[in-house]
Amino acid sequence: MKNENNVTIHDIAKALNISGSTVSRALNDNARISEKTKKAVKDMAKQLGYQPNALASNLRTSCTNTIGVIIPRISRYFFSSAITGIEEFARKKGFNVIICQSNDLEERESDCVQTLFASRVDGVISSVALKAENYDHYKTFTNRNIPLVFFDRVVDELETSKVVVDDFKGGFIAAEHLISKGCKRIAHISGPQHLNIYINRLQGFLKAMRKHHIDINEELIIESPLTREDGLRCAKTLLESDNPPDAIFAGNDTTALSIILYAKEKGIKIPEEVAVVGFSNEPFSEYLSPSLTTVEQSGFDVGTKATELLLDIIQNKTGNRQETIVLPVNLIERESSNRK
Amino acid sequence: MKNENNVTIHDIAKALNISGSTVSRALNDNARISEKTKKAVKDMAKQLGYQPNALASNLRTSCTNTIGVIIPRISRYFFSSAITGIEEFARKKGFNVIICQSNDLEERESDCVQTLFASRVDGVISSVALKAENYDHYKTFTNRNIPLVFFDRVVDELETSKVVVDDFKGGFIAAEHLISKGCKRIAHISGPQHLNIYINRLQGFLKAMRKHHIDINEELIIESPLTREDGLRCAKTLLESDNPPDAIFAGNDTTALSIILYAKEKGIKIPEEVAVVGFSNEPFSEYLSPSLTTVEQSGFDVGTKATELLLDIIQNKTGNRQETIVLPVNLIERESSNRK
DNA sequence: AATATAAAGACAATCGATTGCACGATTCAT
DNA sequence: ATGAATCGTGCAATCGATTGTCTTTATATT
Repeated sequence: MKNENNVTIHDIAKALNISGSTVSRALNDNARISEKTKKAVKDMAKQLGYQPNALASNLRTSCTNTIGVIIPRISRYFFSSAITGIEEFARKKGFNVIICQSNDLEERESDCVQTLFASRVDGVISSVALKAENYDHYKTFTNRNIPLVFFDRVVDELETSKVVVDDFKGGFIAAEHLISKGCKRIAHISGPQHLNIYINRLQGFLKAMRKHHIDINEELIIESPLTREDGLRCAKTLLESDNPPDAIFAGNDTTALSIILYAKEKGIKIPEEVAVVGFSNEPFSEYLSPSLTTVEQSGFDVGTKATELLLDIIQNKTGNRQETIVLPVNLIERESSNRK
Repeated sequence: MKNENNVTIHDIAKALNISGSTVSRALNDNARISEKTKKAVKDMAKQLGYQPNALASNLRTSCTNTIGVIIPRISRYFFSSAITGIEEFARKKGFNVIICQSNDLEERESDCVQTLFASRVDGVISSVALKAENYDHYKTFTNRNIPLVFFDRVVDELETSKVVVDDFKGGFIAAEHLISKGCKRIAHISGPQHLNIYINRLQGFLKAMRKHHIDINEELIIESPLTREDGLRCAKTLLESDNPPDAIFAGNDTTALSIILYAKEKGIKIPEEVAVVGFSNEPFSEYLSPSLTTVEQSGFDVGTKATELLLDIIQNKTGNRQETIVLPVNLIERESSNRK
């Protein structure tokens, strides 16, 4: 029963008394081979239980039909859904996916690049590490013309194609929503300003404020790494000040979570005393109490789109396109901002 | 600047005026090569920017240094942490990881097997799909002597090594905890009974009940696919009966979540009227209100252990070991069961 | 000094599929 | 009917690293 896996094209060739090259061409539907021969070859392949040896093919063609993915951490819902999108699309097109996690560390990200390069992936999809400030390691790919597509966390410095959600609009609708609820002193906890997504969320926020002629108080706009811990620090800073805000738009749901937990602990009422809006629609946001109003972004769609773009570049050799695709976001209204 | 990637061992050989085989052996630290030559080769390799071509090596050795992983869905926290453990360990040992999702569907699982087989992975780690009832597709691996390790969702039918958490003990301590809180009518929502984990959780539960001489009421033990939707059905069945339970031990956190949401909606007080315990310690369980008492299982540890086992089998050719490793669980007490 | 032995490295085949080029056979045009 | 064009297929090199076997050189033994 076992060890049947040594069937090669030459076994098929021998069985049919033709040459290996003809078998290879027949299996690849090469136009130079007659239909009759093709059929004979394919039938025999099936009969012998032939399984093509991807390794040999890869070596010869130097294509691995594999794409690499670099993400900060797989356990964040947004990223795991992106992976799902990437995987599904790639697999449908006959590509494998190798995933590496940077853990938001520059050094690890650099390792990921090396690993993927050594695996000779045909292309790479990446979302940069929060703590990376230098992106030279990505040159390993660009120097060798290995297509690269970034998603979500992108940086202008890297001149490649990108897929992002409409963070500007997300910031805008979040702020406008709070304004419509009658909030006047609206704070924003923004993320690292070397990443476009946080710049854009902030700019969208500011635009809404200006549109509605709300004073922009610099003290109410703070920058944070947006971790669970730092969220507590921000919550404390904002909520214990002499003149606390009546609304907070957090740069992500994790930070919004920290605020809600802190407010609960201190007996500050949400949304009555302070309304809260997050960003991402992480699964937990629905189950919090109060449940969290947030800006939904589909990781699945972003992943799918990024893969579509990447495979197009790989297959059509479109070269370095530098296209930027922006996907829609929408506001999910829940209890944390629901005041009359 | 580009196209420097065509440095092969033969270029190194030529530069040093030695043969390719010597270069190959030197780079692999073969004992037949003198230290002096080794050093010269390695220095020259660095100088020329040599990057080994894994494809060629793979073809010759028919080892890909890649392991495959089949999981139901990456977006569930338990599985994404398992992946993190797998990845981390594998990478440290120089292995790549290819991930496939079965979406809990038998057909998809079968596809995953084919994909991984075609990728010629050196070994596979899997957690079976909930809706799979036939496991013949796994024979693709066992027939070809490709090592296979299962984790978490394992089935007796498959005779391979396995890594699981102590589900029996988990069921036991969950039940005993509820008993210690004075609960008398304790219900259990169990999962599909063809999977060991659910059988074991149930058996642990029963053992605790017997130990403390609590009547086991068959009506209070129900089987469920443990989805969000079916959780609502179970909640309704149990909580709207004439004689509702005063505690529910849910087979997973998702189902516990459904119960909490249902109870909230109906104004049933948790834990006063009904105490709830879940299983897994999904991240959201901490943020629910009331926060959820649950049995913690470390996906990371399970993944790490499974990988350790698999790589050991791959590297030491230990053959089909059929070892089963059981990792500890522990109870995390929170509000949902906290009654006096 | 002559032979035995070990050490260091070279040669060439190999893994399995792909592909440029060559070749024979058939068809077509004139 | 003859040369040209077309079609179908085979030959052999190739991708780059690995490895069994052979050869050369150095060292040891008596």
